[in-house]
Amino acid sequence: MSESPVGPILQSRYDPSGIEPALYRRWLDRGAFHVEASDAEDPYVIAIPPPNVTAALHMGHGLNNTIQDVLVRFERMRGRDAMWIPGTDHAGIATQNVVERQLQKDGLTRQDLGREAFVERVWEWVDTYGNTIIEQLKTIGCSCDWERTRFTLDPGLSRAVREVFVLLYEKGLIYRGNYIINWCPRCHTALSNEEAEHQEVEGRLWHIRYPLADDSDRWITVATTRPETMLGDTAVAVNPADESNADLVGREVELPLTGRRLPIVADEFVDPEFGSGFVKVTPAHDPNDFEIGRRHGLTELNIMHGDGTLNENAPEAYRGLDRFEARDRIVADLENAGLLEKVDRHEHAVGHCYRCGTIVEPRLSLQWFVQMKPLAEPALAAFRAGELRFHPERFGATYEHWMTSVRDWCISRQLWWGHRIPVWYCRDAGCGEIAVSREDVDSCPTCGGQVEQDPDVLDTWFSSWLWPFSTLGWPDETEDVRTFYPTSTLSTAPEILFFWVARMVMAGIEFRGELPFTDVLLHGTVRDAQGRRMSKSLGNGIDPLQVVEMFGADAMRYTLVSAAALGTDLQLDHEDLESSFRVGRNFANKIWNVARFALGYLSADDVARDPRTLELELADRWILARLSAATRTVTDGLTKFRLHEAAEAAYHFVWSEFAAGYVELVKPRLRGDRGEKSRDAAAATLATVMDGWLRLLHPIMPFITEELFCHMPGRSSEDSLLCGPWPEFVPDELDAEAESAIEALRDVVSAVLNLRSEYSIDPGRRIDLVLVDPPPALVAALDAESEGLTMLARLENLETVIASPEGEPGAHAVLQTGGEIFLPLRDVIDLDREKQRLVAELDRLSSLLSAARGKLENSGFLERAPVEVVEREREKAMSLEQRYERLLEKKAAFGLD
RNA sequence: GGGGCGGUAGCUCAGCUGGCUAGAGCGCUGCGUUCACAUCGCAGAAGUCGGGGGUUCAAGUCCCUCCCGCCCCACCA
Repeated sequence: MSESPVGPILQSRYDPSGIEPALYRRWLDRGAFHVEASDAEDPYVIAIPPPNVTAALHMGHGLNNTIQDVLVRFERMRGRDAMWIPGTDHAGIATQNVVERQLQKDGLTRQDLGREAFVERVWEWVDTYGNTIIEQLKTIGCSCDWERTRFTLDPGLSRAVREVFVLLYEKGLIYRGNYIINWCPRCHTALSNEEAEHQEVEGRLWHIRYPLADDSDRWITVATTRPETMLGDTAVAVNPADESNADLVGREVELPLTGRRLPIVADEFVDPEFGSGFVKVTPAHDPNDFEIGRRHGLTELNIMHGDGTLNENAPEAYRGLDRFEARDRIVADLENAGLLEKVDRHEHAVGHCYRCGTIVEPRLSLQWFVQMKPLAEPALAAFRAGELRFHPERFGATYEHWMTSVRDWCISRQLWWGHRIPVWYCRDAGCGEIAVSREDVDSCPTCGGQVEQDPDVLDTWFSSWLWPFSTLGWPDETEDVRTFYPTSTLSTAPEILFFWVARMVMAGIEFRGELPFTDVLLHGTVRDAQGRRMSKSLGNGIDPLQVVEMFGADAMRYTLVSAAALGTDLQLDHEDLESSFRVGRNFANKIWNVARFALGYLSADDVARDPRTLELELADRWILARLSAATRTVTDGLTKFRLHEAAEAAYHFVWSEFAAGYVELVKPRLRGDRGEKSRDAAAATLATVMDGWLRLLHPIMPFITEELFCHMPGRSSEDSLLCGPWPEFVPDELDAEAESAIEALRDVVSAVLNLRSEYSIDPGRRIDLVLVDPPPALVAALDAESEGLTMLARLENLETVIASPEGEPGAHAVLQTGGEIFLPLRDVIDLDREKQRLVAELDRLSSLLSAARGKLENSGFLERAPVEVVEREREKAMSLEQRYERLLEKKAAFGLD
């Protein structure tokens, strides 16, 4: 595509809609985001948290990816080889669910299609819709290295998954066994502990009588929150220290509704103080009971099908009933039999499937597990050694807690969409070989007989935890892996700290011997105006694409970054996008217009010249110094992941100091009112400072800054600030003299405008100003900028005197930066009004003054506070005192006592 | 049950290691449009920094305690 010449920028309203897509295309055409390993000397790498392939961009993505883009662009401008690797996650359950729902519309199930056809169908879906979110990321400006886009089910990543499975198996860290796992009866699969979300639920505690087998007049009472599981009871337990019930141990009860006999066993687990002191033991449906069962060699009786209906192990009357129907039926039957002693209300936390919200069923099941302790130990050690840093820091504690109490990870899923478990079983029961292999296995390696692959797939996170290196070609020792691993920063939402972040650390250390990243940035949650999480079901989400369309990507990015202070949530109003994103939109418009103004006065020479080689005036020195200060603040903020501070500093500099301050001051000079030399200095300064803040803002607002950068005379669309350089902070460029002079000048302007407003002086009217006893900084400013003052304060005459004119009616103000101003306005000054003003101001000063004096009279303060602090306090007191005295004189002089 | 976070202007929030007269944006009030921008400008009002106690020369900031929200983790049935 041909580079279009840069056109004029005429419109006073910034319209990003044409600019942003064109620029993005230009960047892509230049391959500006691609980094070759061979060229990367100082890589800065971010691996994107791969969004689910089913996902459409929401504000959470908008925020997270803006943050990453800001960091990547910043480091790219700083001269590093910044590489941001993008991609998507196959999201086992979520994606399978989407396609199953689609089938459902045609009245079909995945079983109707069969495994192979179903998986093919999912691939079709992925091929059609899977790129959606990738394209959306481009719209918001993400500078990912798209040539490296990966998918967790790509052949390469699949190979990594297999490699890891085999390695862990060979190391004895992967095992298969029958344990209680969290089962989702809707998704028909096992879940990990992390995938079961616990929510407080108001439930019931049913107290049920189990009669003694040999004495039906006696019974013991057990309490349960899940009465239907009684059908799977195989014992009743009591605490061995519970003396009142000691005689019962070894005897039997008859399980109601079934007639089965259950032994009474003694087990430490039972808390004699809770409930009745007896626990029904259901080893196949409760983790504690499972443990008790193993200790006592109890039968493990699974009473449910995968869909949560009761199976053949339940009495006939209940078979086929859903677990909750069965619960109601059983409770009713117990009541009829007179065995229901009482029902209490009971608050408890119940696990829900993180994908579909169904109540999870703890269920005995044959699954594959990863033993986590050996992986967690080095991951914990690395954190404790300070090699892994969280921002905000507090998440370190959360990480530490999880790592120390981590349980084994159930990795098999009874799904069809995902990485197939690389395990083959020999069909010959006599042989019993289990082959775990990197390559597909066709026949039994031991007996040569037929084999069958494990039907299950792996937890999605079993591929995600390898993301920082599987995306780079591992297990091959590629140049990419060597160059780009470890990555630098990981930015993500706190929700997936355990799912993903913690596991990536473990995998990184285990398989690459090195942490996958050094800094983890956990951003806040995007909420609506009422503070609720944004969610599909509440319909309170905001579509980032709509925001981009309405206000532009830059406006959205600026708004998000400035609203997201480190570690805090941010609120946006989905019903009023205009008010939510106004800040960013207005800022973009301000940038556009101040640039439009500047460009109207600049020539290519101005842009090319270094202002420091010219005869600079005070205002020029001032704004250059302020740019340096802003450079320091912005750089600091970005370096410390305090993005909102960087955003705010840049905003303030551009708006208040550059546009409202400098530009207003130099307008006459730019028009040539003070001669060629002065104009040149102003123009060169204007260009340099503008160039500087365009750079400072580029990571946050890449489009508008690039556009304006290319519009600067002497530049074209061939130019770009993508690769910097980033402005460097040079302490010598600060200029205390110029800064205090201009500050004094701005103080005068404010004070005059204040009085004008107080006395409702017609804005068009030019008035006289008398400056009384101006301090040196102000004198310096007046030498250079008296015209500026005259213009900004809208003055007729400006007079400087040593002593205040006596007896003349007018308005007074004492300046904070020293000196006083006097407006001789006999026609509008009302003596009473003036008196009120003076008295109010005197009051204010007097209380400040006595506070300062109080400190200085305090010997403890003088002795213990650092010298600078005391000195500062002294200066403050002196200045307050002077101002106070001056005001008092005014009051006296006017007979205003 | 364990751990964490938050309570600062009407609203949303900054205020990092204690130290200038506690800030910003929005909103509000008043005034203002030839001359980059009304998606603008100027000026202004508005805060017992959740309550109480303590440490300190000095506390929004550190400690204790209480109150009010929120979040995470947890196998007491």
